[in-house]
Amino acid sequence: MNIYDISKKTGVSIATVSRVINGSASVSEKTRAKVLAAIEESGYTPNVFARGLGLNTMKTIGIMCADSSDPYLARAVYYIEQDLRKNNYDSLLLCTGYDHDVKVKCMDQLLSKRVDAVILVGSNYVEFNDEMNDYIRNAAATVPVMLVNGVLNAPNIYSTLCDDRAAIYEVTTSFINNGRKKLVYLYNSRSYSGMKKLGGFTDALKDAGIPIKKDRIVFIDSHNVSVQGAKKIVSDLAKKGVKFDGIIAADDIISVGVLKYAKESGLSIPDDLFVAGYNNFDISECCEPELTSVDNKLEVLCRHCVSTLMSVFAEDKSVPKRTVFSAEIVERATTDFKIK
Amino acid sequence: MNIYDISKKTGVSIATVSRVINGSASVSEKTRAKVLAAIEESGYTPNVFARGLGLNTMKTIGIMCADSSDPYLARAVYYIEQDLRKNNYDSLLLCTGYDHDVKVKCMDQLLSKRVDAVILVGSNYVEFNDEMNDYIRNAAATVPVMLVNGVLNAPNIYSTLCDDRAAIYEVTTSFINNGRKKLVYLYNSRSYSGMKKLGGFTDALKDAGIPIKKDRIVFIDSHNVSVQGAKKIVSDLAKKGVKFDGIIAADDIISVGVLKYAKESGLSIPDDLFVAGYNNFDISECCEPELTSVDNKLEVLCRHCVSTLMSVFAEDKSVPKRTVFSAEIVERATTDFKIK
DNA sequence: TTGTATGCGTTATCAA
DNA sequence: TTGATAACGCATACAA
Repeated sequence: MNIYDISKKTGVSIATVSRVINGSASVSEKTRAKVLAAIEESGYTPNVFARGLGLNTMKTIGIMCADSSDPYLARAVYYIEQDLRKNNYDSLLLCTGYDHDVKVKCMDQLLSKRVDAVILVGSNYVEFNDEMNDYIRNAAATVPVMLVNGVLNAPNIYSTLCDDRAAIYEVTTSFINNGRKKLVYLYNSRSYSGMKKLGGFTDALKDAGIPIKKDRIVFIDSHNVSVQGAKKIVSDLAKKGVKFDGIIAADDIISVGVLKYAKESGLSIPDDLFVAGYNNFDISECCEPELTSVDNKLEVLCRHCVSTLMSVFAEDKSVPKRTVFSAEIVERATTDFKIK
Repeated sequence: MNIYDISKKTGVSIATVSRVINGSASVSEKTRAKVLAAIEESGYTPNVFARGLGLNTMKTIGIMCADSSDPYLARAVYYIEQDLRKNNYDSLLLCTGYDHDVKVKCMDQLLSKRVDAVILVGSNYVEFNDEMNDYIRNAAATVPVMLVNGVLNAPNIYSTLCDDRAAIYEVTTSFINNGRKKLVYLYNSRSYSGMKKLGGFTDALKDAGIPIKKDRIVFIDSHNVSVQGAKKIVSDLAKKGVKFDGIIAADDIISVGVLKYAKESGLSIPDDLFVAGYNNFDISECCEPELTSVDNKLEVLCRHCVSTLMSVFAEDKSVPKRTVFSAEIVERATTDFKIK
């Protein structure tokens, strides 16, 4: 069943059928009705491949995320897909993992599929080693590239992100203002965003005149980013003699590990120890006590990313290349901020 | 840059270029090398739309899931996408939500995009009211339809699922064998799978000679499926005078709400109350005490689903229409099974 | 308002 | 082993 069949069925030319399909104004109401009826009756659907060949687009956006099973990224994908579909774009999803070579390969794959744009979700695409970002810049030579929680300054690349640095700075400062000065920072990513968060922590210490000690800033590699892994790392830290009355982590799951450690070692939270996490997902409400966390406004980021993309498609000249939203600190039972 | 350009560049016909691209054997080594070099040099990529038009496929699979931000579905999407890509298929993802009309519309959208197959992820696609499943059967007339955690017996539909009924039966029986007879079951879905789970609960009671009381089987509607929502529901139940020494829930998040209730009302777990959840995700390890839960082998389901699909594509006649895997009960601190 | 003719970039058939 | 050409199904410029 193709456009010729409909043409024959109705006695009009394929051009007219095409016009009806595409809602052209210059078709008589009578003809339109006839064609529409034939289409309805036969269940005809235009062949998207042929259409794609002619128009050189299939209205499809490539979405890359490291791991859609990560709750943060999964939610991002959800918001983005919904908004894209509202704008009549479909989503081609690639879960690339964290390996650079795979990311490059996946990008190639998306481009060879002739997607209309690529959205890179998560802070793990922009590398500190800038050469490694070449593949993103190259892609942008072909299609618009949107970054959710990442920044890259190059033509045709648009960044939407959360001010992670300010958020961690604020949390840290609240800890300090409430008398917690023996602070530990646990982080699991050295991405652009990860380093921004770390900077927020160290800046807050600096501004408060607290010396920055290397052994209080602990990197957790990916296979230890779990409740048990984090618990062990804090436990080891304590065994090494590091004292702390406040722990801030770059991800909620790490903070939950801290809570588990605290329970095991009889520490009272928040009296003996303040704890804060990052992302503000389900688990921050599931743990005990419930976790103070940073809500980085993921939904806002994602919706803005899609609407920006649509502006780019519309060739709106005033599209901002970079948008930064502020985060929100959600206080729960693992801290007790008398002074904010 | 198209096949004609490469043809001109190398002095061979487009047919030969096409042969090289598609790895045809009947090309001389010399010609092949020349063409390959030209392709490499020019960065030419075959136009997938044109190819799609000719072959009537773009090697793309449509994936529908209700909500990719649900941790369970998100993980499923992750596994499926990875495996599809290993088999050179791309994934077109649609998050349909739980509304039937939207599901139908999304299915149409996938079919009109001419995907090679559709994978329905999650137990919420197959409805008890069988008429509502017509759109799935209709889709199967065009492309293979794969169900992950759902069953529908019709041509060209393949089901992969977990034996939810047996899992809940086993959990319930363990509760009973360990002296817990005042049981409550909390569930949030009346899907095929949801009703199977419920059946497992009631069958276990029956087989143990325990009367089934309506007020001990509580349905939780979607907007109450949260830690706080579930907590309130259990609290209300207790206020109504319902006594319980064991609560089994169809989803971990509900169980966490039960734990929060227990803490608030001074119940000791597992001494006063056994609690078990379903899905065995992050949160079952994050809560306090950690939650006994059912691992329904999601990764196994997903991988099997994709490999089955590949067999269908290969026109392997012996493809099973339905595969059921057994679940595994992961015991943690919210129960104390002396007898299994 | 409608129709004719062409191009889009492949793959595949058939002939050489 | 290679080349010429039809077919895939649509959108659209141009003509009527």
